[in-house]
Formats: sequence, structure tokens, C-alpha cells
Amino acid sequence: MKTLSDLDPLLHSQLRLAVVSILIGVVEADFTFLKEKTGSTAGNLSVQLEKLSAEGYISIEKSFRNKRPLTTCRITPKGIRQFDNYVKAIQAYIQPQK
Amino acid sequence: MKTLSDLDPLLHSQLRLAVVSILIGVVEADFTFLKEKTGSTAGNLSVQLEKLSAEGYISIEKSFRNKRPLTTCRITPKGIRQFDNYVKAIQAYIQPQK
DNA sequence: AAATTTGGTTTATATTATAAAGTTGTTTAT
DNA sequence: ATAAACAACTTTATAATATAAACCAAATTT
Repeated sequence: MKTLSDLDPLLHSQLRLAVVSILIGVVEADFTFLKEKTGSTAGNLSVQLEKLSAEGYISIEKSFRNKRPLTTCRITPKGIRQFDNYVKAIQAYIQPQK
Repeated sequence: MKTLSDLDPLLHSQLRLAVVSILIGVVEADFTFLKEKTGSTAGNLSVQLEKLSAEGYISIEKSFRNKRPLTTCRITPKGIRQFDNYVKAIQAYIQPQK
């Protein structure tokens, strides 16, 4: 019997999926932008970015802009691959069964 | 700023999404079929079916077949609507940003 | 110089998912 | 006839995850 393939748990999370989905479309994005675009709280975003970074799905660079801390995120090649896989997997769930 | 729309948390769960995705395509499905098709444990499936039922996404009918208990599930009109909404919402996440 | 804002991090709590154990009744082997 | 194994679940306990609250340091405003 054919079963549905697993959804990468790192991506199957509302906030992490939103972050990766945004980063797929841009060169880079900073913490504040991601926070506003996803509508998340800073605390939650901080935690989820760290998880994505820990698994190498995104890179995080910390610097200063106008003397203020600036956290800049980019998607990595691995992140792109994993996102592509996730998209393929979830298509099987949401595609109308004939 | 345009934010991504929320994903219905009742459907944004690997197992519940799988169940609903299966039920969308068939008239009805029994517990054992869903268990094998999703690859889940009976315990987890029992809990998640109950949640879907409690919110009216599916209906559950209990009867006997060959003297054994038989749990039969169907998707409800509400379940169909919510699944359609979920599909639209997640499309925004997984569609390649221009 | 006190209060507020920015840009976060850390820690605690609530929610969710998963797994383990238990229940009820049936069939099969002894 | 009875014990052992199996079917179809449910209940309860544990682990993982997400969210929120509290905190911090530095900069800016009043």
C-alpha cells in the first residue's frame, strides 16, 4: 500500500516554513523584516531562526547598522534543497486525489 | 506589509493532514485502512481522529463487522471547506516567489 | 538623567504529537 | 475448556514543539 511520504519536521512548522518561504525569494532578510512579514513575536522568531541555522538551512550573520545590532539571514543551498523536497512531499497531500 | 495567512492548526499536522487528504478522495475509510495508509500508530490515529471529529471536520461511525469493532470515517462539508482553505493558504508558502 | 525604543536573547509555560500500556472481545491451538 | 495470541481500538504518560513572558544592553528621546 502506498503511504504518504514524511514531511520534514523542521520545515513543517508555520513560522519556520514562512521564514524559509520568504528567504527563498530574496537575497537576504533581516530580523525585523522577518518579524513583521511573518507576524511572529521576536522570541519565537529568535528560537526558530536558531533551529534553521543549527541544521544549516539558513545562515545568520550578526553585525551593526546605525550602531544597532543587525541580524541578517540567508537561505543556504541545503535549505533550498530541503524546501524543494518539502514542496514535493506536501503536494502529494494537497493535490486532489482523482 | 503583506503577511502570510495563517495555516489552520488542526490541519497543519502531519497525521491529521494525511487523514483528511485521504478522506477527501474516498467515500469512507475505516480505522485500519487509515492506520496502514498513514503508517501511524493506532494510539496516535485514535487521538487525531477524535480531534478532527470534535471540530466537525470528519464524522466517525462505530459499528461491528464480523463481530469486531469497526470505526468508519468520512469527511464532512466543513472538513472539505477547511481543507480547501488550507490548500489555498499553503500554496502561498510553497509557490516560488517571483 | 529618567523614560522609551530598538533589537534582540533566555527562560518558563502551554500546546501538540508520539509512544507505551491497557482494554475488550475474538479466534485459534491444546 | 482453557490458555495464548490477535484485532481493534482507547487511555495515559512522555517527549517535542511552539508561544509567551521576562529580561538585557545599547541608543535615542524628553
